Amino acid sequence: MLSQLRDIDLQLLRLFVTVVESGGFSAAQGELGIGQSTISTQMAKLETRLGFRLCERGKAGFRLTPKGEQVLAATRKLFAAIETFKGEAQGMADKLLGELRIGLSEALSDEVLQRIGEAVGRFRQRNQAVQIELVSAMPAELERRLLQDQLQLAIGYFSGSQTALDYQPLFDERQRLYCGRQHPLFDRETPSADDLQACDRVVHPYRFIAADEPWQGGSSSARCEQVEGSLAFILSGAHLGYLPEHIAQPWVERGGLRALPSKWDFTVQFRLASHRGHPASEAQKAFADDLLEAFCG
Amino acid sequence: MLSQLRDIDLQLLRLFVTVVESGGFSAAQGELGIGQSTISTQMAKLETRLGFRLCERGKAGFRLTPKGEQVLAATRKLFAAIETFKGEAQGMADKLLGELRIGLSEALSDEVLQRIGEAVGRFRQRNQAVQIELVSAMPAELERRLLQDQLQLAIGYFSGSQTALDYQPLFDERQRLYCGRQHPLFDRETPSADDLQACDRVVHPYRFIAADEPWQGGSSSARCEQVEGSLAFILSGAHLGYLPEHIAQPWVERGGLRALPSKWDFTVQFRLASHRGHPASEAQKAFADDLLEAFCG
DNA sequence: CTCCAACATTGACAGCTATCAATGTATGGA
DNA sequence: TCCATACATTGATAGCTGTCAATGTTGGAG
Repeated sequence: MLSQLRDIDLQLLRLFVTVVESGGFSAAQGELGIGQSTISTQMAKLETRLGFRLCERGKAGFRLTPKGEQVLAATRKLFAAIETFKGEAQGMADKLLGELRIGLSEALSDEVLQRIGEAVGRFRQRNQAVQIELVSAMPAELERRLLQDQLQLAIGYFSGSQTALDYQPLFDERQRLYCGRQHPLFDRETPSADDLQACDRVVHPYRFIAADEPWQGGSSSARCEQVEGSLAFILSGAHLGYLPEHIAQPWVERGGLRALPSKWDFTVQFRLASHRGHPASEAQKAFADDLLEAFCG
Repeated sequence: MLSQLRDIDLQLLRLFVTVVESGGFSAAQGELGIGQSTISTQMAKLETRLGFRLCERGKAGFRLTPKGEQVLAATRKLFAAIETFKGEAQGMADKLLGELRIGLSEALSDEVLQRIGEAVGRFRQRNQAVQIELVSAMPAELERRLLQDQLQLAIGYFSGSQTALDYQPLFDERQRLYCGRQHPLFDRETPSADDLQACDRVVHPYRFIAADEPWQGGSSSARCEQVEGSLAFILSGAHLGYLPEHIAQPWVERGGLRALPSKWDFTVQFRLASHRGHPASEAQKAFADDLLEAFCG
């Protein structure tokens, strides 16, 4: 007696409950689909494990002992806890969990931010409980953090040369060559290539970003990575430089900037980058899907 | 996938927790006392049951997936519920439960009530949660209720002829023959047997109770089962009758009753009765022990 | 590149155990 | 008293399952 009840055999307890609900051993045969002798053996085993009798049975009828009543109640509580566990585990099966850190390039247009917001909204409609963090940084920094797994996803204008990263196109951004109001070319009707050749320009310090620019000429005494700084250089009237059209547009309307002929325009492709190395979490895959849907869908 | 998690294998969950606490499969070998391949197999089985991956492992190190964290927490809650169940079941093993209905004969002396109280006190010191009910009734009624299992135990002055009942001696009660102040014998110094022969008496309607009385003579125009009624008959001065000494004593002291010579005294044995048929519950046995201890110990 | 550590996979096996059929036992009712 | 019912006991069995040894695979370190 007083056996140690080592690992509760849930099967035995379930059998016990069924027997009680059926009102006897023989009556439970059909419900359980096993023979009477088995039920008797199993009940005896359970009673041995517990160390006391659960029910009186016999021709006189079936009834629980007081301890049987208590065990029945305790068993039902236990089963409720098990159901809770099963529910949690089941609900977790198709649920997205964890955290998602996503890098964003600077100076994104309102429309792009709108679409990113749309993707977040889509994602939040999923069965998920994910902690999302948005990080703004320069593209090079984003790539570095991706490789160090500090970020799972990043949106930016990348070199595409990092083989350890996976890129997917999201949207294009038009870049135009601008000059400021004080610049000699501001009032020139149709500036020629030679006119530009004499000008000083602001360049991006990373070669891969500047490599696509159609106008490579002129001197360059100004370097800036961020759009804000480039804008300042151009507004000074001392430098020409490329800007995203959506950034320059308000200044153009106010007469502070002028776009040079579109033959010098070019387009940069913003892409969604992720680390090939670490396998993507379900949440990451889902959010990437939502982003692609928002931009390309 | 999305297997039905039919019967949670607690062994698997326990293994999972141990692996997490050990920080890896190989590290858990010692703790679990089983080989690495077994751990791998079992973890794979658990993950299959649940339908998702619980941890990432490999040379890169061991770490839980987000869902693994959740499952770990849910598992610990489940284990707590199981411990609760085990605690309840264990605590129940040596605990007395149920209800106990005990019949008491009427007109018990203060000392007897005192001892019954002592038995209840003893019983309440046990590890029990028993509903006790005390019922007062005539001995014949008590026996009837015992046989019908409406009572588990009864204390009274029984015939002893019911073979279906089990009797154990508890205490003796002295019965004396009394007459009232108005009775002709009240002032008679030493009444003789002949004097009594002329008197009318009050008798108990059940023959078995009257059978022990040393004085069987006289006429009897009064019948009463209860002591109270008998007392009234005797106080009337018209009847002689037997009373428990402890009942009569206050009346004797006030001069309302007089005991006749002790050669007509007799003693009745009060006994503890129970039904042989139905096996006694642990609580019943314990209370019977406590009663015997209080009266005979 | 090699080597190693950690885990996965596989096949075989032994021990357990739930199960059944047959039989035994007790009890209430006729 | 006898019978029918409900449960207990037992011996045998088949199926499962946890376990190990051996081997395969993977990813990181050097």
